[in-house]
Amino acid sequence: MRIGELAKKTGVPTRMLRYYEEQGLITPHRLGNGYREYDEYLVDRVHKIRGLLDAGVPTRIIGDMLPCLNQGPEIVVTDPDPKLREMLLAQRDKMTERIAFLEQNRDALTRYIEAMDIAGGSLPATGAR
DNA sequence: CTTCTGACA
DNA sequence: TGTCAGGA
Repeated sequence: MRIGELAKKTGVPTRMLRYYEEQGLITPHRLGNGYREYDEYLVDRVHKIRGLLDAGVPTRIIGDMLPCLNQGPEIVVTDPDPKLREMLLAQRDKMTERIAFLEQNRDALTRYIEAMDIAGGSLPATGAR
């Protein structure tokens, strides 16, 4: 499939798909006319990349993890790189911190919403919002 | 009409 | 990341 279809199937803008390619996260082959041609398995890969990216994992590290992400559900590592292990460990800790931070803000929103509900039910049709 | 590369109010 | 240019 070409970039447009992949973008539609993954929800990732073509702009980003080309960017991921620059970062070496995906390597589609080219058609005779120079158009990028993506294999079906890349759909899943893009989803995984987005997941890590949204989780705050830098593209650099995602690139190092790629060989692991490529496989199916079972993650098999042939050459355990100690340095990569360190990075992933640090990355996981950052993720944990991020989760705690998000929980705080979620609770803050919850309290704010409750305060709104207590103040007044449905908003009248005035210009207030 | 779709994609490509490069660039930045 | 969006978006525009200028070509194919």
